This record gives sequence, C-alpha cells and structure tokens, in this order.
Amino acid sequence: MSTSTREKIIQLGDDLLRKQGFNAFSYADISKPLHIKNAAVHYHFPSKQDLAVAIALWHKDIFDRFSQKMANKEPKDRLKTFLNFYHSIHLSEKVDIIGAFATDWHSLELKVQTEVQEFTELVINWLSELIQEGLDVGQFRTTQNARTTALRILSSIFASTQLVRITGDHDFTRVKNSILEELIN
Amino acid sequence: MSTSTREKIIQLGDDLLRKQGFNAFSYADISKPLHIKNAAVHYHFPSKQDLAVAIALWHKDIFDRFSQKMANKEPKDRLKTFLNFYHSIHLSEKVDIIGAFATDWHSLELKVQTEVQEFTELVINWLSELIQEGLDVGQFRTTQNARTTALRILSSIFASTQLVRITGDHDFTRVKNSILEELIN
DNA sequence: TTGCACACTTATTAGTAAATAAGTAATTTA
DNA sequence: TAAATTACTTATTTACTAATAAGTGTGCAA
Repeated sequence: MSTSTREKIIQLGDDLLRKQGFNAFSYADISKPLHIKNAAVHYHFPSKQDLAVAIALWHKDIFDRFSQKMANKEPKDRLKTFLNFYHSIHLSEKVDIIGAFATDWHSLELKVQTEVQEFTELVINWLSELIQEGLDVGQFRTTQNARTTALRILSSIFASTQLVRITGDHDFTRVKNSILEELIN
Repeated sequence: MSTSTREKIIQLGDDLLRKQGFNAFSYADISKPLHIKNAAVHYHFPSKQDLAVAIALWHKDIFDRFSQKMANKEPKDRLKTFLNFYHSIHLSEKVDIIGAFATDWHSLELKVQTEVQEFTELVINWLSELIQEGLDVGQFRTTQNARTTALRILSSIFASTQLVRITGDHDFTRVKNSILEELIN
C-alpha cells in the first residue's frame, strides 16, 4: 500500500511547517519535491489553511494511535516514551507542532485554531492522567497538581526543541533528563 | 527627546515579529502605521534580515539595562521580576522573542542567528548566576545544577507565552506560580 | 459504450513581496 | 556660501504568492 499524493502533501507540509514556519513555505515548496504541479496541491487542499487543518488532524490521529499503544504501559514508561518522541523531533531539526502553530497563531483561521486547540488538550489531558496515575501508585512525586505538572513538562519539552536550535544539542538531553529526575522517586 | 523613525521601526518590527511571526509581516505593515513610505524602511534597514539584527540588538540592550538595574536585588526578587516581565509579554498578546526567532530559525541569515544566540546566552547566564546565588544563600532548593534549572525555567516560561495562546489565560499564572513554588524554600 | 467521477495539468490572474535607482528638501559642515 | 550628508519620496522592477478556470486522460459503473 503506497502513500497517496494527499498523504505525501500532508507529510511534507508538516515537515516544512515545523522546519521553517507556516508563513515561510509556499505551495511551490510542496509541489516541486513531489513532482506535481502547484494546482494539484490546490486540488487536495484549496487553501493553505485547509492544509493546516489537515496537518492538525493528522497529528490528532497519530497521537490517538500512540496513546492507545501506550495504554497498558506503566506511567514512568509512558512518560519516557513521550520524551523520547520529542528527542526524535529535535534530532530531525524540527520543532514541536504546538509551538510551530502557536507562534503563527494570529495568521491562522478559526478552523485551524480549533483543531490545534483540540489536539493540544488531547496531549495535556493524556499527560495529566499519566501523572495522576503515577502519583497514585507512588511512582512520581510533585507538590503541584497533575495539570500544572503536565503543563510544565509539556512547555519545558516543546520549548526545548526550539531553544536548542539556538544554544545547541547538549541542552536538550539536559532538560529531558531533569524532567525525569525531578518527577521520579 | 522624541523617538526617531529608526527606533519606531525597530519597535513596531519587534511587535509584529512577536505577534505574527517574522515571515507573516511585511515592510508595508511597518510603513503604513508610521505614515512613511516603504522605501524609507529600506533606507534604515536595507533588508528584512538587517531589521531582524537590529531587533535582536535592541533586546540585548534592554536586557543589559534590566540586569544592571536588578544587580543589587536579592535572587528571589530578581526571579520574580523576570517572571512578571514575561507576564506582561503574555498580556500584550506577544510571544517571547527567543521562541519567535526559534520557530523561524531556518529562514534567518547567519548574522541574525548569531545575534539571537548571544542574546539567549546572556539571558541563560543571568538566570544561572541568579539561581546559583539563591542556592548559595539557601533561598532556593533544587537537585539540578544551576544551568539546567535556568534552562527549565526559561523554557517553561517562554513556552507558556506560546501555549496559552492555545489553551487560555489561566494556564499562564498556573505555570508562573509553579516555577516559584518549586524553587523557593 | 457511454458517461461520469477522480486526479491531475495547462494556463492565467490579481495581488503582494522585498528590493533598488533616482530624485528632493532640509540640515550640517568646511 | 558651497558642498556634502541625512532622511526621506517617487517610481519601478523582479519575483513570487495563493488561488482559480478550463481542459485532459484514466478507470470504473450503469
């Protein structure tokens, strides 16, 4: 089963969005590498905002499958896998999708913003539940409540994918390890 | 002493950069509100990258003056003022300059990247010293070293200016307070 | 076999982008 | 007071932007 053109456009769009920023890439940046014409991209996604919606939905889909696969793992391992996932984002020279959308927030239409909001809540809720569970079984320790801890972990790790573009590699591992050390008993 | 046109361009450019993103605003967005012509902006900053350099230098300048003014304050108060500064960023619907530059990193020329790197190190070093000092006088507690703690505080707080665009206001105060609670004895 | 939906291409448009050359008026300097 | 510098404007260019209309070939369905 080969990847459809539609799927290829979404994946390349996501790549460009997270490497260069939403307003830094054009339809030509998508059509050229895929050896199709500009209008073919418009056929699948009439406007750039439609493409942005599709990218957000794609991330929701990936995250759904990820959380299902992780459902039976213990909190500590779920968190580690989550952080490792961000490590791979960092290594591929991208930033996190949440931060990428956030900085360009005011150039996004409502339909995009709504999808991004839903995706973000999905992640925060998943993290919160994981942390609460870890606290309940005595695997984690924190003086904050679950959502606050979730917000701090999420912001720390997604900001790191941005920050290390500036300060360099070593700082990513530093932050990643500190999140685990601080939380795990 | 009134503000020069050059200064006005930098300030408006900074505003647009942090509200919309570097690639989302144009020279027209600057010239129109200032009631000057497009070419006048190019007179002061021949290319958009030159403007980006000037914005980065402006932030270095502001931060220098800020850290001098704070020099005799105790660590806890310096940190609080720093976090309050980010609160004002959040309230003015901007994101932090570091994150704004980071997401558009690959569309910035080397001369811009270098200035942003120097500014970022300035902030991280200032934060690290503040934390070390706080640890030395027993005002702070942490199991991590000073730079790691600095990185986590910086990433948490600047990511929050981005994240709350998506999740809403209440989460900013939540994160801000948790940073203080976690660190202060 | 006819027709119709699908996945495109060709061709074009209207608008906007950054950038520059050449000119001008006001101020400063020699 | 002549010459140069500063801070612009006018006018133009080149390139690219998202977006659309109209056409094309392929394959499936009635």
